[in-house]
Amino acid sequence: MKVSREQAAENRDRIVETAAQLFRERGFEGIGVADLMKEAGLTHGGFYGHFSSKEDLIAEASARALMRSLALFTSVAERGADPLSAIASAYLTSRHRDNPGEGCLLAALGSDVSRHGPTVRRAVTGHLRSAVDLLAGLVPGKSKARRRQKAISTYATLVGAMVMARAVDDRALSQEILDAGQASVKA
Amino acid sequence: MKVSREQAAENRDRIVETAAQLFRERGFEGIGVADLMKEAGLTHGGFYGHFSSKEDLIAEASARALMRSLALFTSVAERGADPLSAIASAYLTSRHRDNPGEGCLLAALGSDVSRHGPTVRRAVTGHLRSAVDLLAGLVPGKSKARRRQKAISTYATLVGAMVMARAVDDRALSQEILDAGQASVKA
DNA sequence: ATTATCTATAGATCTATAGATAATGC
DNA sequence: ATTATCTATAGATCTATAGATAATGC
Repeated sequence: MKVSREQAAENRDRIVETAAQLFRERGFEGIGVADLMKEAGLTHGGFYGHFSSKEDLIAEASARALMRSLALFTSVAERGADPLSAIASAYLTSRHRDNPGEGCLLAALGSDVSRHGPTVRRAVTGHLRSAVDLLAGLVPGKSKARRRQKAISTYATLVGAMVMARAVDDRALSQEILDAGQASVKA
Repeated sequence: MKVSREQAAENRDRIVETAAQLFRERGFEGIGVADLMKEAGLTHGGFYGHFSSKEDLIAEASARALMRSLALFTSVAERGADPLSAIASAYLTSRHRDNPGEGCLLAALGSDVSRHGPTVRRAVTGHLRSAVDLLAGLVPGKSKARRRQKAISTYATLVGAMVMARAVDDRALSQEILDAGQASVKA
């Protein structure tokens, strides 16, 4: 039942990808190691050959999801004439709202992160620093401090609006929240 | 071991209060029924005389936490000359950040709410409607639609900034996030 | 007599480990 | 020979229930 070294690396990678999606969909506590391995096409026991603990995987899967988000931010920003508007338009969509498994980790698991281990939190901290640096370079503003401040508050608005749009049980209100977030960033 | 009807009502109330705090501190999945009852000074089995399920308590505890927040918003808004600034100042503090158990449910459990039952989500929806109505009445703005939009995006900024400030592993960055959120609301 | 609470436990689930198995890589 | 994966299971924990207990409220 052994596989090639290359295949093993692929398997490991698939576990991380599967976890990155399922954690965002169901929460860190919403899926167990056994189910996760089954979704990745492997058996329960094999997990601990790749990771030392579930927390270890949580950290790695989170880091990967965050890296993807940053890459997407960069590519979206490069596209349009007004980068911040472009990011807000891409972020605050019903598609993103309805597919948390492929979306922003902060919106999907933000409040859970603060209750988890130092490795996840370090990954989030690193991501936020990079994202703020990126956005601060795109925002118009008098001083560097002002641009950083605008970058941070913009990101906060996006995350907060997505959390609220997902929490709400009413499609019209949910859409109103997405629209209000976009309008505020573009104002 | 029976207690008076009045005492039983008090016990039930204490379970809800304890849950409202512990859920916000540790997450809905972070504390079990047994530990929760112990914290409330009762035994595990007694729980199901008061509630039909843990989900039932989650809904009731969430509704209570949200009601408290709305009351606080109202009282803070009445205090100052600039109500929105007053709310931002009261919300985005290190004290709030470091005490999620007594703070905003959306910041503490926002991303978990979307993964839970219809009763919790209905409570959040009702709260958001009330909070937006309240804030929209306090915001300056040309049209009613503009004031609503500003109310929603302001609340989103507060929630997002608190989630980010708590997720981050660095005190300076965390403080910078709180400050940026405040500056943005007050601008 | 009713009922709020207690003790005890069923049944499910979860993380992690031990040891067997079989294919790779030297 | 090494090692990636598998089967099986230990040990802990979690929700919910059953039945006993003892104090209230008629």
